[in-house]
Amino acid sequence: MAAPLSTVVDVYFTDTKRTRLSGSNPCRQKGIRKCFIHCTTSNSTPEAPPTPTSDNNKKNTSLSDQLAPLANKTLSTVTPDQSYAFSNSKSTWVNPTKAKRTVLSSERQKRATYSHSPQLRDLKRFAHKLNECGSSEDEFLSCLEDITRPLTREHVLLILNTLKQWQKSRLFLNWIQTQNLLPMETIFYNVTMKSLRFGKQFALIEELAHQMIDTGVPLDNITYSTIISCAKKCSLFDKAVHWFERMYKTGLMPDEVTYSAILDVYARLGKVEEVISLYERGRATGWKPDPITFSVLGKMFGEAGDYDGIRYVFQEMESVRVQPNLVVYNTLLEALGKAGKPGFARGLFEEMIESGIVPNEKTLTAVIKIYGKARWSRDALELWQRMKENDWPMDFILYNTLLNMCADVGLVEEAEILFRDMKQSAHCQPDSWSYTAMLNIYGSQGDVDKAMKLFEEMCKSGVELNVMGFTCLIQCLGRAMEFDGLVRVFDSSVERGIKPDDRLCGCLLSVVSLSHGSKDEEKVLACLQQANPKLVAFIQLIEDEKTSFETVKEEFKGIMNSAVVEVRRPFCNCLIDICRNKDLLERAHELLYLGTLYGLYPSLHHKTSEQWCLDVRSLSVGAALTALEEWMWTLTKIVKREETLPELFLAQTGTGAHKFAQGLNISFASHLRKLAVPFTQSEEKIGCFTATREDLVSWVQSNSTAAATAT
DNA sequence: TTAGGGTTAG
Repeated sequence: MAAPLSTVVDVYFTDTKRTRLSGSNPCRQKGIRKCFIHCTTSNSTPEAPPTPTSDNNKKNTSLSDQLAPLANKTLSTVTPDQSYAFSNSKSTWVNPTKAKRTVLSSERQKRATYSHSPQLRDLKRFAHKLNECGSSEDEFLSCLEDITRPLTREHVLLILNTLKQWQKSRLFLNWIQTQNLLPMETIFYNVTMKSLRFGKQFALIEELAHQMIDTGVPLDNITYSTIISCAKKCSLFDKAVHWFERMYKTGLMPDEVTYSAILDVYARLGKVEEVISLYERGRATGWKPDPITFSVLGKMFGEAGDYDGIRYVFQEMESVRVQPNLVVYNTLLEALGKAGKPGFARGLFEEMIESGIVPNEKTLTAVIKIYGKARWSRDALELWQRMKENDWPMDFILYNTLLNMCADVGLVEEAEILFRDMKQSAHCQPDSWSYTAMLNIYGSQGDVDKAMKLFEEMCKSGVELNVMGFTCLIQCLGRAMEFDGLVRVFDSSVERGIKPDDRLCGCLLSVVSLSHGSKDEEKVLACLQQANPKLVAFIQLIEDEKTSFETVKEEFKGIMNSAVVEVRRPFCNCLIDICRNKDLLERAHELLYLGTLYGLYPSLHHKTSEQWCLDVRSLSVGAALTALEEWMWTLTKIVKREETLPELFLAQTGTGAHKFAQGLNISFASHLRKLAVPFTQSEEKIGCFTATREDLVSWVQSNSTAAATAT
């Protein structure tokens, strides 16, 4: 098993001074400065606040938070040139007079130049023949009998480079070895390993590496980077770390290629601290990272949703004067999207175009996706227009992303045009993703006819419907209250061997909440029973008024823990709706409390000294009304205790642009009237309800007076 | 794939 990372860090790197974020230079380069200004001044999208669950906490921890313990330990007066420092609790003191320890070679490993001479035409033909012959050992070895002799190093390399199947590369390497015609060289292994990597044969690569060690053939940077990248390709990250450690132990210094490969390994493991540490150690000893490194860092911070980290990448690129290339732009755009910064992503995209870089399919996919998720239909449509005008490249993923964007922002006609375009195209025929996107659109609209027609079309055209397609179809039928059709579709999914996932269960659960305790509810519950019996048992448990809060809490935890993160809030929303439909108000409040307790509603309340806001945009109608009642009780208590209150109170329901939030503002407004609370619809902003402190205080006081009079 | 590292879909 691989040693824990701290061992690597402590054994091989003793100079651990960290200067990141403390010494960022003012922006100098034009392009980066521009983006950086965007990033610091025009942010209209608030960062997603960290949620209290341990998983999310880890995921969303910002860079400055991660570095806080370190920053506390680092003396602020120490300049970067002083070489005493420590990184964490396992710090190692270094002699201040000793030079910084190098962690990577300043030069990339040189490749021996070799070229195949024109006289080798016959050998080339022979190599192609080897490529064509059967790949069984017997067939291949019998073909090899016709090989030119004497065999030279050049011949071996030409053949190895020509062989396309990894099985043959391996057989050929073995053959050279057993023939004992010429000394085995590192390059023979490297070329073979590359072929094996293409076939994702990590075990065989490792076998070759051990053979090299046993027979004394030196492993070089190319060998190690190939081993590491193959391990990565096979998701064997511990193996990648193991070989990286071994490299240092044997005294070989990685060059920048191996170094960035291992940075990517740690990044994919989510070991952000280690990546930063390795990166900074490299930087401290004079390494100038290249665009590939910044792409690795950008992707890592994007995955972590860490906007501070993304800014750090911009600052570092500026500081080492590296201009982003197309891949770096693509990675950073994607990262900004994941960090919930559509405005910055738009700024960066425009900056990229201005700098003269032509976007590719990946760029456009990233940006369209961001606009869709942000529900920026105008920007998305404008971009689509520009794509057509500029003849920017399209592929089927981009087509499907455009369709998903249409689903996100509710552009039905535009989606239908795109879908027709795809059917007429030569290379972008609709696949299961495209059909699912269309089903999603019709599902959100509740257009049963079109959805079912599409379903039939799919069956005829042989496009496989997956669990998500069935989920959309079930959602569509549920919204249209066509419960018998829903049961038929569910049964058909079971017959086809579709395994229901948490999203499908969430969809069935939402249909249960829509069926309002009618006879049809039983039909839907029977489907849910097959898909997730525990969830049905939980519904029965919460519907029983005798069930204690402690029991509900325990079972709630179990249900949520076994569900994927994305469905936890929808689950909770639906469960609250189900309780409210059955007048189980107290239970609805308990569930909202538990949802808040376990971090499912992280952005429900925002407080500043000027205003307090209740943001119910990610809540179902039932959950939103429950949250409103809860808020009013709390505010009443605060008023009665005469505690400090802000000037303004705000309740946000959104405008219903989100397909799941339609009608929320109407139901919310009606509930405000029912409770007779002093909130009024804001004139400037639809979906915003406001009340002043005076309104609220006098409402509480008049309620108290009324209550006192009644008693 | 022509000896090694980075970017696209619910």
